[in-house]
Amino acid sequence: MGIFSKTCEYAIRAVFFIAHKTAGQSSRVGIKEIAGGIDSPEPFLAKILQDLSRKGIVQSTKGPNGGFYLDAASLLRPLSDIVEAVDGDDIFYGCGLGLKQCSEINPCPLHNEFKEIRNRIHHLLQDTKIGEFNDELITGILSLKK
Amino acid sequence: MGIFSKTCEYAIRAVFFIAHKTAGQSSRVGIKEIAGGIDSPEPFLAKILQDLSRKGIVQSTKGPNGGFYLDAASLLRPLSDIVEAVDGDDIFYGCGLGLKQCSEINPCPLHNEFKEIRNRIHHLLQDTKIGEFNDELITGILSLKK
DNA sequence: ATAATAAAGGATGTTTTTATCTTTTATTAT
DNA sequence: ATAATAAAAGATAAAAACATCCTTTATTAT
Ligand code: FES
Ligand code: FES
Repeated sequence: MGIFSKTCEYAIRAVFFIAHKTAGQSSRVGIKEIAGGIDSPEPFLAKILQDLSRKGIVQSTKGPNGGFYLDAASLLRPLSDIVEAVDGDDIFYGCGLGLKQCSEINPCPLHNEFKEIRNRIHHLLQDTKIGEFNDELITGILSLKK
Repeated sequence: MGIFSKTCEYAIRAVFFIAHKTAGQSSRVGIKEIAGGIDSPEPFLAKILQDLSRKGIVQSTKGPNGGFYLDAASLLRPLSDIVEAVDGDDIFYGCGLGLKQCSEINPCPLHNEFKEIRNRIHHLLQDTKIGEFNDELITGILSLKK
């Protein structure tokens, strides 16, 4: 297990993939191509995107030439929106040692250091936009698979 | 889910608890008291400590006046030893987006930022010793429960 | 209108994590 | 030696995460 659940890892990679494949042109990309592009189990990813679609984080249309895409507004959203939608906000606010409440007045031993790490993760995800890496993904400098 | 698995959260809290309860005197503390002291399910924690005991991270003796304790060497070990024993080293070396290999030459979009966060977590856990918070835990400034 | 396409929805299955319970073994005190 | 204690070991169970499959609905091209 890493920082995120597997579901969330797939979700982030999939959204990055959709972003760079459909930005600009009004094109769509299908579940098969996405799953192939990010090395994820296709039916499981379908469920994840179905959920993100319901929540308005990605857009989709059915039928021929249908598929997933991102509108201009979606491309500007921060990654934290995806993480919060999938894993919740525990990673941003929860106690690192699992106490029910992270508290300043009765903290766990790692509180001070953890708070900073947590905040750094939070800021990273808030400052990173979904469409931010499109160029590097198109040129292949960055990778979403293997 | 936070940064660590629930098992690992219990493990760290339990080891801190044993440390501050038994440091100095050659006393032992039983599973019941530990579970109560860190708000964890007793039989589950028993399994976790059994595992840590096999791995030499905590010490134990059976029978009357028996229980768990930490020898001088164990008190000086870094928290990273516990995390590695329970959750493995994915959190120290794994890709934040779940790629099979974190790589400098074909990195995921978040690699550069992630690497720093990961390293910070690693250093925190390497620099923090198991016995380091005993005083603050005894005085109650720091908390391991609720 | 009809057939083809692709996501949505719903039901189900598997694996891993989290948790409990019972029996055995080691240690101590009597 | 014997009884009492407390962890170790092993078997089992519940819940959550991860994953698949089948049917339905919306869209498009013919
Ligand atoms: S109390 Fe544990 S991180 Fe704040
Ligand atoms: S490749 Fe993803 S963190 Fe290094």
